Amino acid sequence: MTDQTVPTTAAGEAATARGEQTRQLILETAMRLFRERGYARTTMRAIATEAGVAVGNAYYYFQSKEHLIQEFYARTQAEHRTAAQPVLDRESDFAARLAGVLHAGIDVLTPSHEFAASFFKTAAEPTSPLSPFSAESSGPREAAIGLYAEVLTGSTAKVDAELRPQLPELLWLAYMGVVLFWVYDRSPGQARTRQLIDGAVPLVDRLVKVSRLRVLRPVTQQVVSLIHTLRH
Amino acid sequence: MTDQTVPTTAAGEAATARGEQTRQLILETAMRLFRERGYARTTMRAIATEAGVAVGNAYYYFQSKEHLIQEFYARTQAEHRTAAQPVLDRESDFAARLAGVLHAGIDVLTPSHEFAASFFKTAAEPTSPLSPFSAESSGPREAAIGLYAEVLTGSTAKVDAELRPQLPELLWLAYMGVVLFWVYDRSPGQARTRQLIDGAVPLVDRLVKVSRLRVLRPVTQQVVSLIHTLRH
DNA sequence: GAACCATCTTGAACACGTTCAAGTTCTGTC
DNA sequence: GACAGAACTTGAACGTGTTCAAGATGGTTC
Repeated sequence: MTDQTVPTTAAGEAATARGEQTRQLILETAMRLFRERGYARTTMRAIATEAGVAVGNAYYYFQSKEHLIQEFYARTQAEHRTAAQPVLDRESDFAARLAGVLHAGIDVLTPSHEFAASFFKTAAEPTSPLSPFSAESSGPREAAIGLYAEVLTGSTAKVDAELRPQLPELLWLAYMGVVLFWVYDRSPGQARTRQLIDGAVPLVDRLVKVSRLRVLRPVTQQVVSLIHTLRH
Repeated sequence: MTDQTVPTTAAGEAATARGEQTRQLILETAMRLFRERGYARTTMRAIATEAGVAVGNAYYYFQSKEHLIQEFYARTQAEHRTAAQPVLDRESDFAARLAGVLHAGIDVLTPSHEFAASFFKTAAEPTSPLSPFSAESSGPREAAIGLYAEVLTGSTAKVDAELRPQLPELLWLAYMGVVLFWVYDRSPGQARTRQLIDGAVPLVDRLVKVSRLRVLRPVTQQVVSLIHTLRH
């Protein structure tokens, strides 16, 4: 919904009203066909035909078939944020906030499970612009990490001072792990993923709270130091 | 009506002398070209030409280009096992065994880093036969899990009785995590991955040993129960 | 040897993602 | 209105993985 993103077309950067309309048309058609038939079974020719344009025209607006998915990321992230808002407003307990936000993320993803699984391979490639770790994905990624920062700041949880700054990114990583599990989850309605969240959140909660105990200080520091090392 | 289990097709277990020779030739050629040019830039036509056979012939022995990689798995796993043997013979401390085996795994993978990254996307797709979780990969997977069972059984570590049976698979999962990190690792010589291993192993060691403490019994049980739930 | 049949081999053909030189439409300027 | 250039659009053509009907090969049986 929010058109605040800077449009990056294949040819240039400037998006005029004329082109924007076609761009949106192609995008909507693509998203619809992806949902209907899956990613692999939707051909660029089909997208172009259904949208009533030439194949080459789709490539004028999108660098590749994969780049059509970039939009999916942005939308999903925005929806996740929206879906998480009530939880953030309502809950103050860390575990409740975390579980709520994680569930909201899966809620938003659920209608796209098949589609997501089929293009996941693309996102998984380290050099792909679609990788959640890539520079191109930094927008949605930063937004997502910000969401987990809110999970933390709005909660009453007391966290070890050294661990705290690292925690949002760690929680986002955990979310990536949940998404990874979800992609592979073949249980009906991805019920397992829900169980994973419900089972893992209390453990994370426990770990986070226990990080302040004097006895475990060395361990906490060990963890923080490892993170620092790995990050450079 | 009798055992007409014909099918040498690609599944390729019935190996007559005639066919096996061609199969090996194609395989060696493919592996060489993959290493030389990378996965994506090696075409099936190039493999066939270099091997001196027709394109279709390659497809007689291998279901797809991806399936050529299956062999890479099997070989890597076998090499891993071999490389890990000295460590298993020498060490009895759990942490030392685990670190040694993990490092051995990365040792074996190192020459293929570029190649591995380029086909990783393929392996990441849930429905791919190359997925480490797929039925087709069960051979190498079971072997790998067995390796981590040895890490445990040969060690002097005392582990919670309920956790113990789950541990080999968990350690293998951790190894998958390390490999995931390694694929994304752009540091020279993948030095970060080494740091990850050296940093994470003591933590795992600590966790495993601490699992027996009476105070933490509930947590351990919570973890074990979560694993059970997720596995069905 | 001849006939049979499973095994193996071939290469043209297909569908796909992608490119690009060539066209068309729009917008601003005089 | 005429012109220039940018923005947009086209569809044939390329290289790719993959398929398949047709043919070749070699062992087995009589």
